[in-house]
Amino acid sequence: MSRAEPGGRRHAAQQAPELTGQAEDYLKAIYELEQGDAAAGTNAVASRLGIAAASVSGMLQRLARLGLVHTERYRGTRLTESGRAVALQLIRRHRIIESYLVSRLGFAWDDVHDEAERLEHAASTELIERMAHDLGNPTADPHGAPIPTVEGKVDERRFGSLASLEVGATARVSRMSDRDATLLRYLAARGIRPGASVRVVSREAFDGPIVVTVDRKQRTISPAAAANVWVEGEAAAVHTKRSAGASGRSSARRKR
Amino acid sequence: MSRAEPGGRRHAAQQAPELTGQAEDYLKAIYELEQGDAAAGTNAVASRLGIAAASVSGMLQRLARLGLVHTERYRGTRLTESGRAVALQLIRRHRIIESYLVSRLGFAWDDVHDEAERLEHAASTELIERMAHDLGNPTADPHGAPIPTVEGKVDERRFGSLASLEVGATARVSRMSDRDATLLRYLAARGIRPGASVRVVSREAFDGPIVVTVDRKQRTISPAAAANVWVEGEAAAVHTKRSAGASGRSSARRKR
DNA sequence: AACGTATTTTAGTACGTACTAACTTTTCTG
DNA sequence: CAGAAAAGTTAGTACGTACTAAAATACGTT
Repeated sequence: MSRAEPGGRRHAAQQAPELTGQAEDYLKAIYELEQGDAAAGTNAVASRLGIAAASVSGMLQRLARLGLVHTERYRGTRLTESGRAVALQLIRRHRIIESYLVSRLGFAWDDVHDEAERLEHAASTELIERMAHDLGNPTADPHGAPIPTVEGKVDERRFGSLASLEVGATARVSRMSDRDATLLRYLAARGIRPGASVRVVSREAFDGPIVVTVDRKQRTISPAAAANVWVEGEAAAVHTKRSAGASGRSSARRKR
Repeated sequence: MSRAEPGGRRHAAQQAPELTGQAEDYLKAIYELEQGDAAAGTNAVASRLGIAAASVSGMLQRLARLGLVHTERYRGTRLTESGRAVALQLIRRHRIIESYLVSRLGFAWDDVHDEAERLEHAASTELIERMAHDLGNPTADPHGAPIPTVEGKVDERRFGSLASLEVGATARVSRMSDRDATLLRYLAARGIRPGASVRVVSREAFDGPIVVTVDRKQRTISPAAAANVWVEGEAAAVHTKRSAGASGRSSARRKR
């Protein structure tokens, strides 16, 4: 969108920095890429947003000027408190919109991500809160992702992925990535949805298919798909395998 | 919004010109300003959009290049067939969104215009059609404005304004401008809403207040407000008074 | 027809955002 | 530790969109 919005003069009001939609997207991407102590890398941000790394460098400087991120040259970027607040509100919007579209307008759960991605920048706080209220203030979206509160609190527990469960382990599906509709349909076809109970029956060598029991039915799942499913439960073993930033190969270059 | 969207290369596909939100706004403004044979003037477009006339000149050239408008230098602008189609779809979106917000999310009718103004650019066709379906495919929005169909048909009858009714005349309120919340509250407070039945009891000289009976109760209305209320009915006399373009002094310069 | 006013366009500038190409810094690996 | 690969930055450009100031055109009036 961006109306020109003459970058310079912004009323020094505490909050309300009048961000463009793009800027918000950067903040959200950084939020999702930062983990614990690791700052978000420029390339990771670029590939998540589907734009060139050089473009990201530029925007990060702007965001730094606005006090929304801290950047250490060549070293990575992390959100400041106020950047984090913006990101969390955007995520709140996104997840409430997804929930609303599924519950009230009959959208399929694999079909709401893109819609929410656009609406989250256009919806007013009033609209979001009305939707939330109408839904009974849900705490998780249709993919199991926790919804930040108005005050910016969110459940930040990290779960292990289904791909890293040991053979024999049992767990409950907590959430899954919502960024790829094909993946969601693949998972739905196998009964994998938030709340489902899974048990790993066997795994093939060389990253072969994983055989699991899902709510008592036996199913085969590719490790790539399983890597995007997070589970919690008794025996969620860890074997992390550093796949940071690689969840969902969404480096699909923007349309152009 | 505008992602850069490198203006040049657009797949020559029949439709789907991938317009920016701003461009859509121009088309809508031109649609609303054109009447019959009169082309929309640059200044009128500028003041409706709250931007400088010079900026409009530039954009109109771009829209002309895209085949969405015809411009005759120094003479005015009108939509081409495809520009008109875009405008009508945008208006459909706007009015369905307004209807939905009022009927399903409890918004006040004077509070939906700005929200719709933003959402109309972000909502997918699928979302709009789901909303429309959920509402039972309404044909008018909460302010009485007709909703264009998916095929781009719309009731284009022009009604006389309440301000131009003769003393003694009776009419039914058909619609009113939705662009000014204060106006809408003013009208609502006087019982003026689509479908209400009005009779002009008397009018003061020098553009003084108009006394009307609204659904049997007697009320006073300022001529400026009455000019933004359109009525149909037996004795809707004409006395047109050329107020074209002046409905709602919305030249409020954009926030900056 | 001539003048003044209103309308519209051009010229020049700014900013957000993106791109490619070339360069720099960091990190990995032999 | 040296060289290569990976990651990140700068430089230069483009485009959409807006602005102000100045010039051009149209129109209404005497």
